[in-house]
Amino acid sequence: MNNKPVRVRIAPSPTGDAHVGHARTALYDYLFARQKGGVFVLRIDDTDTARNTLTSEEGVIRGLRWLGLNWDEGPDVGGDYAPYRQSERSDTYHKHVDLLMQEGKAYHCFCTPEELEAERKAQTDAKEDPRYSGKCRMLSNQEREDHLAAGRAPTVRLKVPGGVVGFNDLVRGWIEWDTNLMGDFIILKSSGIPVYNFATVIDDHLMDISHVTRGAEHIANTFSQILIYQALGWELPEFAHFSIMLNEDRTKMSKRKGATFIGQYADMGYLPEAMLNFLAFLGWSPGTTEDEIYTLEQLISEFSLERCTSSNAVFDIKKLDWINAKWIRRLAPADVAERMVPFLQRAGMLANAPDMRKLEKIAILIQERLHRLDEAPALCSFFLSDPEVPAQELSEVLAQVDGKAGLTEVARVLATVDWDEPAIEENLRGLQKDLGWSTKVYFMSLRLAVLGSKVSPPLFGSIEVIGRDNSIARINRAINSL
RNA sequence: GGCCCCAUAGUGAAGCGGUUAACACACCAGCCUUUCACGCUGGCGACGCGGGUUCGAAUCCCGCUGGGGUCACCA
Repeated sequence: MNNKPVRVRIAPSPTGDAHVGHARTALYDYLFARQKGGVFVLRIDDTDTARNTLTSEEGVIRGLRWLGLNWDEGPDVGGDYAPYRQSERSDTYHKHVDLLMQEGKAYHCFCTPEELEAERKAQTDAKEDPRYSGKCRMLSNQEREDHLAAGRAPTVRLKVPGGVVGFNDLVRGWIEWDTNLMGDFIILKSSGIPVYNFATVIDDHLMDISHVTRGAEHIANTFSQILIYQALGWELPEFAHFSIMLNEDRTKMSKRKGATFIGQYADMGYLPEAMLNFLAFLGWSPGTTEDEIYTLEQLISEFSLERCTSSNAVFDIKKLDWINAKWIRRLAPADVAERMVPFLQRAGMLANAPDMRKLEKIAILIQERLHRLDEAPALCSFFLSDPEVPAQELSEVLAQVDGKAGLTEVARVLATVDWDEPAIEENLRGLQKDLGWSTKVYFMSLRLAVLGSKVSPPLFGSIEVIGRDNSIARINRAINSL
């Protein structure tokens, strides 16, 4: 472990929305940085000019912001190490490429993609490991001049010295690799843009990143990167590679199989608090706990790289649902009401200026039956508009009693009762006694008449929210259906 | 295919040489209850296989099997 101040970074490439894998890595970075009093930086690794778009950078940022993981430095907030977009740092990369060239640690390669492809194919056919032969390493000055004069744009390759390189991964321990197995690799594309592995090393070093943390798919890259650190004579940062998140069928998470972008989870009605909580426990554990509902603050104080798991983890959406439901129940009703608004509006159930007072009352009633916010429209519908009268079910429930007479009494009671839940309950229960109906028949018929369903939130509170006139009107409609 | 990583119930995950192998989600049952939900109680269910090492292996070593990752002028 080094003693440098903690600086960690999340370095997404802006080739899409924010992936849940990125989100978890970002979360772990954030927790680690906050716990150590360090700095969390966002860097955009946009060296793939063919795939990058500005809108996808915005998508990544939006996703991470939604989660509430705020970075201290980044392209949108600035910082002492700016710029934070690799596409804006090419001078820096070129300077280091030139240095390596001057020291004879890197060289121009004029092989075309076609030649390289052919070379690879020949090697594969011969059952050899495909790797660059290093033939441009031997080019004479004259040959090099000729190629340049002919207008061929070279790539730059690093001379791989060979031998075993290794590093101590903070979550998996010592890992090593025989670099004789890899050929000289490209650090600068013929377009003049550095390759990911190169730009990453330069930036991580220059930005004083103390801990390089990322998904396990980067383990193989680490060896190439170490070679670059060594060629430049730089000290290595700490490395930590987190497990990979898998689909239920144990394949890597992909768009094809369920949601992979955090924007999709937002749209499905998951809370950022729940998402963070869930992600934290997917690949990390505090040890023994019976209660896995953790706030960000709790996570910050308990997180540790040492307790991160090295085996891959299946993304279990059922558990996410449970955590989400727990979090919804934790919120203040007014907060739930706020968060339901976009979902209700999307369902066309709300005016532009919603009655928040009423929504809050509804929230109190449905809060503990909500697993995701996108279930709100279904659970709210009978509060916001009149349901169909379930005539068939109603008459079945009332088969043994005089339904018309009874419901008429109900309407009469409701017409005069003080309009609050306790009073409604008291008077309605009193009427049940007078009527002599069984509890089941009485409440079920009321539920059907006023709410239009056998399944609903608590009856008296619901009646209160629906209002006197409306409740009576619904009962009258029910009577008429009999 | 080469190399690397990983391997405890369906899922997440404790465990670091001696435990009746935790806990959480899911599932099942019961309780609570005017429905649903919440909550509570209980239950089902695991150390991939084979060799070692050891008085003693889920724990250490080796092999196998399985899964994943990676072998680009992608990141």
